[in-house]
Amino acid sequence: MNTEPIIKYFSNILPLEAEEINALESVLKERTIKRRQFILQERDVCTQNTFVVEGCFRMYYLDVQGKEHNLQFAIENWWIGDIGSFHSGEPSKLCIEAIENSIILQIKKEDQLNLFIQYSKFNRIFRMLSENALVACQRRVLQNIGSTAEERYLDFVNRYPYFFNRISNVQIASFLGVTPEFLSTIRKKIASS
Amino acid sequence: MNTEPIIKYFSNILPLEAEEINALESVLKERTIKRRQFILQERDVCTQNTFVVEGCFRMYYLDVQGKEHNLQFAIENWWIGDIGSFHSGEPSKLCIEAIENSIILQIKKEDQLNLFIQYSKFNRIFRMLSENALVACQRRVLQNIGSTAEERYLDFVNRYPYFFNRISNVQIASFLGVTPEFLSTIRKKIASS
DNA sequence: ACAATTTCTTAATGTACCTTATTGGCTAAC
DNA sequence: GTTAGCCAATAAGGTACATTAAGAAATTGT
Repeated sequence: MNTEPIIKYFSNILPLEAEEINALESVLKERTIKRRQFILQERDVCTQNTFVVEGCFRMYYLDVQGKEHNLQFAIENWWIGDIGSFHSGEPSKLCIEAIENSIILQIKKEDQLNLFIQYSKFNRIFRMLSENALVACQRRVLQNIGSTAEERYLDFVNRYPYFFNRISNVQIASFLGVTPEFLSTIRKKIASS
Repeated sequence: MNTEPIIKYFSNILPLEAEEINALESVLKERTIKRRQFILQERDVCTQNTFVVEGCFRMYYLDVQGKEHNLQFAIENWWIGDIGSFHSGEPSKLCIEAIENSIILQIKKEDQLNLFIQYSKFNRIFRMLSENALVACQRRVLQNIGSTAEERYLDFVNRYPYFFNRISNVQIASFLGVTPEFLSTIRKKIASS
């Protein structure tokens, strides 16, 4: 099991003691996930927090009309999971699907809570992570209510160039909240200017 | 200084020891804020976290065209602040304005960090708070990319009936990401059905 | 109590974005 | 090598929402 990426990831936020590293490693489980495989299905409870070591995922909401709306992507060194279901224990309304063949590290809710209680550093780290995620989410809300699709696309390309090269336009369109057709006309307009 | 609401608020999440209550009270500052007064202006750094004891606020982004976009409202027992600026120490791009005459309790960044270090319970509480805020923010993103303005308005009214009665339609429209004129036609359509 | 603002509404016109349908290129399956 | 399926691109007609302007109603400050 290759835990180096996640230890490096945490250490960059707050340096870890050897004991904390051991405690962390003892609760991580490595899994190999193939393209198009799901690690969370609608109506299942999200009981694991997932760290992406290699590969790419998308988390989406399937609406009543059967349309998918991408809430989040995750590549190397990103976390992914339905936090709401994770904490409430209620069935998730989201799906998480691998876009590429991937390797992940997972930690169970119970183990994570124990980590928080025994080593408050993990509590601090995860507080900072969710605060950062909240800031990013708020920026996205402001973009959705205040910017055009073209502006959102340009910002997406600038902000996440590494996504841009790995994720199909269909998925990007779903993330931005437009149809693939309209994204296509946006791209054409940008290219010709 | 009336600290009862905030102590009750925390105790509902996790019971507090007398020592923790004392530590908390020692860093809180009460302020009276009049309607239309700002507790955060664009380009200022957000150095305080604000708990609303009484009254109502809105936090909004002022775009380059001079349009305001409401990111959040806050009434009794809500927190409000620009978390991004609070943590990065960089100037905020947001404004926080009182919609009603209000009473607030504020805590400085430094004091809050000390609380987190000395009493990990506060760290746990604030982690939970920001996780909950993140879940709500994600739901809002999904609504923005997947629902019509009418659906968003109906959900808003159901989810926040206490906002609905206190906040003008101009402000609600800005929160939903539509013009007041269009919100008016939505309301008319709903009323006549 | 009055004037000044702000708020809500209506309506005409314009634009951003959706829907549906068609095409061709690419990849994977047999 | 053919067949299917996925993805990108394009076009036409339709809908959701914005803009502008104007007037009525409600709140607010003094």
